[in-house]
Amino acid sequence: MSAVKTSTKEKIVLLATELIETKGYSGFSYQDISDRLNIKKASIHYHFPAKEDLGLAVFDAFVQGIDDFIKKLDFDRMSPTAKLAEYFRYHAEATLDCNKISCIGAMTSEWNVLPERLRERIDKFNQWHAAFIVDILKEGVKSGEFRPFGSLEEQALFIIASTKGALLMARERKSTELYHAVARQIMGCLKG
Amino acid sequence: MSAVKTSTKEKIVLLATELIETKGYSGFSYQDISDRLNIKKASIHYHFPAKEDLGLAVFDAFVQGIDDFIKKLDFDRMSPTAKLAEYFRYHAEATLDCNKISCIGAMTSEWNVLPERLRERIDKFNQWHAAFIVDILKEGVKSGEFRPFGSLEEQALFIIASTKGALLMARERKSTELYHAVARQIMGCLKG
DNA sequence: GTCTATATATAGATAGAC
DNA sequence: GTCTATCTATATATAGAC
Repeated sequence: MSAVKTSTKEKIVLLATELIETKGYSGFSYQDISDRLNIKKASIHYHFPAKEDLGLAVFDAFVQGIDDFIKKLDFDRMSPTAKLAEYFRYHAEATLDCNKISCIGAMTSEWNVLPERLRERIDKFNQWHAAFIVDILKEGVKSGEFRPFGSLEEQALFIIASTKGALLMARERKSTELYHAVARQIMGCLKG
Repeated sequence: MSAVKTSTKEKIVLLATELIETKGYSGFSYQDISDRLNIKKASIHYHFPAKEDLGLAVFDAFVQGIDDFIKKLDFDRMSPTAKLAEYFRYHAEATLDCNKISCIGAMTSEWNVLPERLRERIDKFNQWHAAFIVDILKEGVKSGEFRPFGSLEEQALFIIASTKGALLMARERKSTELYHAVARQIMGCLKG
């Protein structure tokens, strides 16, 4: 872990991510960032000319973060149950301060007002996301850890939907526990 | 069914509901309404001085709509399974044009940027909502129709979360079928 | 790369005529 | 109850100095 300085550009993306996860894409402004980083709005526009550019950078960093998370875990050697547990643990981080939902959940919530390029990238991610869960389920059914119900594709969408909804409700109720309760329920359904 | 004229005030609430369910509370403006109803912004302010007032009216109408829906069904005589099926059918209406989520889901998605009075009312509704589902579950477990897993309170939150997430994803994917698939999954979990 | 200054559009809201 | 006109605040964005 080398002591790498965080550039202004990186700081902007990190803060914008937090703002999107708390207030939403249309809910945050360059002024919010300007205030908290003590830089002027024009400086943000230097790094990200349009808000859309910043939105895309935030989303790309989010996807990269997931990639890193998976790589760090030595995912391939884990059991399907352990993989799903990590999936839930990953999302749990958003609920720690009871003020955030996931980046993808926030953006999905604002679907109809998002710039087209952002929607395209979200669509692409969602395809990957569903396939990722289907793979885990396939493996788990094969090993006898999971009980299949309906198609695995449907089951995957169900898990993703429940997780998104749980994050929304946990933020609203200011309850990390609510999120964990729902995660337990999902796991319970899979285990039959 | 008498031919009752829809007042301007009612038209505003109906359209605002649709706008919130498609674009979100912060995503819609008085101008949107002005354009589509061919009235001036000032006229909307006459009926609803502040946007918050309109938001509250929309939410109250939403709650009233649920009340009417339940009353119309003769809910008390229905089986727990039928009650839940109606619950899913009620939410399915939002997905028909693949462009909406529920009013409560939309508002929950924007939790941190909502006016305080609206949040209070949402909180109150959510308490009722969870208790409503718990009652159905209790009855279903008693009759042997449902399989309990964890506490009934947790199971209720799980159903609510899944439904909210399913609506979000159905809007994004423009797929009514996605919503129904998730609803089937939930029912499958309950039936064991 | 950051600043000051400014442009332009839109949002929420009010005053007062009709 | 609806209109015209106007106000104020804020949002996104650009020009050009340092």
